[in-house]
Amino acid sequence: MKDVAARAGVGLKTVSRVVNGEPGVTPDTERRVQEAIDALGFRRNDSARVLRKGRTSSIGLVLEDLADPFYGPLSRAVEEVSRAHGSLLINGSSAEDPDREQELALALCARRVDGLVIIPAGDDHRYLEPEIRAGVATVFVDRPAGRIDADVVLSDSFGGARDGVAHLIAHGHRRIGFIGDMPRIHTAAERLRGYRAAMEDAGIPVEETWMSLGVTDPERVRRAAEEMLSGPAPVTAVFAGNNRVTVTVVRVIAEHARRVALVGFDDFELADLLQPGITVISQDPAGMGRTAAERLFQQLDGSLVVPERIELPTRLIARGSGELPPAD
Amino acid sequence: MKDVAARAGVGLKTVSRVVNGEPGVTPDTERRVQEAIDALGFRRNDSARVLRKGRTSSIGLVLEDLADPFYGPLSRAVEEVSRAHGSLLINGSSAEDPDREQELALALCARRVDGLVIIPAGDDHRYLEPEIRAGVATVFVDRPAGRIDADVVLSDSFGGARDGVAHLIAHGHRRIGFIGDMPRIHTAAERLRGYRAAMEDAGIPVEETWMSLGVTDPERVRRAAEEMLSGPAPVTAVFAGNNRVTVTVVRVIAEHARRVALVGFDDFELADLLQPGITVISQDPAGMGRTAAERLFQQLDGSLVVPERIELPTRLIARGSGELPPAD
DNA sequence: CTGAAAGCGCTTACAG
DNA sequence: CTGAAAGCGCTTACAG
Repeated sequence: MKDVAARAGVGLKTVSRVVNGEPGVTPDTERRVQEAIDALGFRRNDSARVLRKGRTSSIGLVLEDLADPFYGPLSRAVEEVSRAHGSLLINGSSAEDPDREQELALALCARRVDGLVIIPAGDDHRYLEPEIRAGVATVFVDRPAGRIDADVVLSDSFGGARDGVAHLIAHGHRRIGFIGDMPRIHTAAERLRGYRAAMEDAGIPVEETWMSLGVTDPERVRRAAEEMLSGPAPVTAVFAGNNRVTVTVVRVIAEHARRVALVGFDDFELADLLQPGITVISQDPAGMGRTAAERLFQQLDGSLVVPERIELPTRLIARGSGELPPAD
Repeated sequence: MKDVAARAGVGLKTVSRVVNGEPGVTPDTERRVQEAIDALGFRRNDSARVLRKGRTSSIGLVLEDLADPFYGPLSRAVEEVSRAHGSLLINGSSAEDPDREQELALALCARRVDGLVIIPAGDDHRYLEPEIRAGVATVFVDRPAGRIDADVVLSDSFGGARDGVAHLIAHGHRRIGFIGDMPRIHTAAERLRGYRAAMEDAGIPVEETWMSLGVTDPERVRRAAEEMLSGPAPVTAVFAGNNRVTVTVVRVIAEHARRVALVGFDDFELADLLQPGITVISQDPAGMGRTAAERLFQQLDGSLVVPERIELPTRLIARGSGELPPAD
């Protein structure tokens, strides 16, 4: 910038004005500065700008896995809102590891992102308190924050699971299995609670062997499903706690001779093309991302004061697999 | 930092040493500094650090659509390599718009990312020349750079498409349709070339009505597929140019009475569970992302000199839909 | 309409 | 082992 000023024969401030399109420069001066910029291949260094201005015009997104299709529409929605506000998106995956979540979130804060959208892996977010106090806007999505008071945007996991299980009960099932994620994950716990509520509402006592919680990798889910589907009194229907579980259960059922009903939490592409189509409880990941990002920028505007908990409704989409009658 | 130094009764440099874990500080001094840091809630400002050091330890990823499942594993692979090198990932979508690609890439450069991984939307990247000259490492993925010499990591689109079409020919088809993306997209053009090559190798003259190129939104693809499948001499097989096309074609075929063979470029989840399973030409998106990111960091090391073009092989996975005989 | 001075919060190079 | 000075590349506040 100094070189540009020297070459154009003007002061530093004038170059700054031209670069930022500020008014108050004669067309002639502007032309001279522009020529110097082009000749020298000058590119403004935003780091210096940030240092002076305070705002970085960037926000951070911490999610669980960049490659999980559930987070695709969510990330895109956050990106779109961010773009509309002139901000860039920095993101990374926690891989469901609380330490890695913290490391990432703090690294983003050290870069002075203006705000943070977090899909939390851990359940203690007090490490963010100094950052929030220092003015970093923060919104949690999909799961609530732990031990701090913060904005959070959730799906109605409890209600969705209850509706899905009630749907199976309405179609005649009584022995219904539940396969979900690790119980320390809020959504997994809520969906299990929904399952229990629906069973209790129908007066069906739940057997321990009908419930399986744990990591949702294919091997474990497959084992869990096969156990529930064997023995003297196998389940006649399964409620799958998320999209990854559903896909694995579909595979297991396809290999089975007996018909098994299935309702899965989360919609997924091609669910309607399988035979039968898969009945799901669908969430609105794009809506969650949009809502979260909008709240983030409202916090940044200063128009938001009290942290809120926003819960988006779920919707049951019947496609066949959830309407199968019990095999026996 | 000044406040911390004052409170601990030490110089600025000593605080800097403690914050960065540099050697040469007595345990006692270190403790005093640490106490001052905690008491004041000090958080280092990386913007200032960047300004001095030159490197930002962040890289940019410009892709087409954050929500496209094809880019999920690619993004994750880039993130993993980036993380292994201590860098953060900033990313955004071009939405297949060359102007938006340029805007994003230049915004990332203004933030002084150390390097850029780009899935290009445009075909003229001369706008990056000053940045590359200034030391920004650059690798293109999935499609080559336009009008500049740069590292690029591709799949063998030509060979993959040729193999897929040859597979259909080997199963008795002669009237084979091709539905692909806009011809200005390199991969789309290459796949069409592969289609033509396979047909020519088999001595089958191609009719204009068998080929349809354009945006791959469901409406257009559906219309194209329906046209090819109707009339007096409909195609008996379709080669789909990418995952989005394949999914739509699967839907159209499912509504048709006549059997239609199908091979799609790109593998996708559940392709094996459809009936019949979908035969695909599979790429290795994670491998592409990893290779690209590794080359980026090699450029940053200075261990790379000449831009290279790396082509990863594709693989045909037969699952049923590509082995159906012609309906007539 | 234009510019000189001070400062954002760090690190580098140097001296003690 | 420790620190004072200079500087990274901008913007802010002010004066002319």
